[in-house]
Amino acid sequence: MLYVANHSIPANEPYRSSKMSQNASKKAKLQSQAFKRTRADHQSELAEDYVELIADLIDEKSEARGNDVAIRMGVANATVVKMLKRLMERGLVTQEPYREIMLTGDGWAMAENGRKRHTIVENFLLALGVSREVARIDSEGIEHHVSNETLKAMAKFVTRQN
Amino acid sequence: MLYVANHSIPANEPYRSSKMSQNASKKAKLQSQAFKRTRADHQSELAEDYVELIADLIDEKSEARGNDVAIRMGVANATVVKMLKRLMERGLVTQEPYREIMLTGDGWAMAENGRKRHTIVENFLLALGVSREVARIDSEGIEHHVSNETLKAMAKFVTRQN
DNA sequence: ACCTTAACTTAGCATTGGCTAAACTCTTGT
DNA sequence: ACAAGAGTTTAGCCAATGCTAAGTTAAGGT
Repeated sequence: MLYVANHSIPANEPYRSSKMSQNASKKAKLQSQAFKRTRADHQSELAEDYVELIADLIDEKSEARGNDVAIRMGVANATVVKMLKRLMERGLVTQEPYREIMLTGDGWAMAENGRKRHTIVENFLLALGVSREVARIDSEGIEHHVSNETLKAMAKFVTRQN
Repeated sequence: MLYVANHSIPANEPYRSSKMSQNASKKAKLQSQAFKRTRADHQSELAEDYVELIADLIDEKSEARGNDVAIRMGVANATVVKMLKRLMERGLVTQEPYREIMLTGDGWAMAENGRKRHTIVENFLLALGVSREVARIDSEGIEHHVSNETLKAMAKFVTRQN
């Protein structure tokens, strides 16, 4: 359910108050666009983190249990249950009550994508000279806000470094 | 009101189930730490964006009105009002009903800090070869998830480039 | 086989950050 | 001077993401 503010300035109309220069209006439009992107990112971000983590657990331990997810996410068990319901609605995971969590095809695709991005960002930070510890933490936060173009630039940089 | 999950693994106790290797436990701890950081970042993030924007408006137009904030944030007027209340509680802004928005000392400090970070990240992306358009958008999202260490590395990179 | 315990679920609550609609205030133009 | 319109606020709604407490299920050790 995406809320869309009715403040977006129509592309065709001037929508310019007597006080507002055209430049200012343009600036407002561009900026609101960036903020909207950030808000939208936040919506998918958490889902991606959960899905990626579940994939990791399956690979590591051959199955993902809610409890492990809770511990790794640093979150209560009940929170995981609730989140899993939302992920099921989105068709990313499946789970029978009291059973292990499995990923759908879409889930695996999302996890793969996330892993790729994550790896690139983390390696990039390392190549930039950031410490292992900080690269790990920062990449987690940055990962979701990096466009494909920036990601490509980061990958290129890492390659050049070697 | 900060929720703290009761899952955090105490630093001193082993807290290791029979199945869980020490390595796995360590990994879980490190990872949950990163996710917690990201969640914590999100709490301050929006406040910072609003405060920074208000500072920009004051500098540009000599005063910041709620309506301008709404347009630039891409958000409804009512949302701004609600947010301003929270910012007032946090001692970042002041406002009399129906009057312009002003920043407190703390507010200005936060805005200044945000601007610095923002500038560094955006210039860094440009130096990395990312297009103007994308640098503008991505820096908005990345800005809040960059530690001081990474920020320093970015600044250094920009300098080296010139 | 069963009993304990760890894992899981349900229920109910809080906070944040959005929204619309309707009411109110301020400013500006005639 | 005041009416209209722009800007602001209030009220009430919703969804997401967290929590605790209490109940339920499943699994492992004796």
